[in-house]
Amino acid sequence: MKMDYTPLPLSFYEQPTLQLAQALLGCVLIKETAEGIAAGSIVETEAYLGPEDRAAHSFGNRRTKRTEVMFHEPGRVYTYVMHTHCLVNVVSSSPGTPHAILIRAVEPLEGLDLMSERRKGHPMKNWTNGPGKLTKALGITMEDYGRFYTEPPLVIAEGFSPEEIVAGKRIGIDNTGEARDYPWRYWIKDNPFVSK
DNA sequence: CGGACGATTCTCT
DNA sequence: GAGAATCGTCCGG
Repeated sequence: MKMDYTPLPLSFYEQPTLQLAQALLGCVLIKETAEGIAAGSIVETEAYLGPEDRAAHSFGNRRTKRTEVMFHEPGRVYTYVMHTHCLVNVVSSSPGTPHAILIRAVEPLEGLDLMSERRKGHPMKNWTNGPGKLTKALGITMEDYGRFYTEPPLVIAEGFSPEEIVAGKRIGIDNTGEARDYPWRYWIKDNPFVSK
């Protein structure tokens, strides 16, 4: 089943970061590789609000080779390596304001055989229920750094409207003072592919 | 150039 | 729930 995915326009990314983080829920993340197409519905995101957010890589306008892309246009791809895993973000806010939204989980939608192969040895429920897992399942790598989500091979397209969105504390950032408690993690209620 | 440090995952117990 | 794996990036010397 080959679906037709029309990328969301760049204007979609020109909304406030916290709002965009919720708007992304239900959208489809698609990656094209030589092996074929793999796609999943976004079911969990986390917002990182740049200079004022102690938990963000770009806290204090920290500008390095890694964080550079966050200072550019919204709608770009921010990937980075954590331990041995690649994590993928959506750059948001205006150029000069380094905000980003981490995609924490997706629900497998297309290219299931491909994902199964890439996540061999794991049950389907564990293919994409974490930021490092979904990049492996979809084939997202550092090659995607700096690209736009409006053109292949990495695209975000319109999906469905979630029935209910829940907000809570972000995960894995316990040593960041007050930023630890900001409720900037969003997920689709009761979706089985949410990471926790 | 060496060392510390994760927005994680997996494998046990 | 704890601990190891494992590696690019960043910063100090």
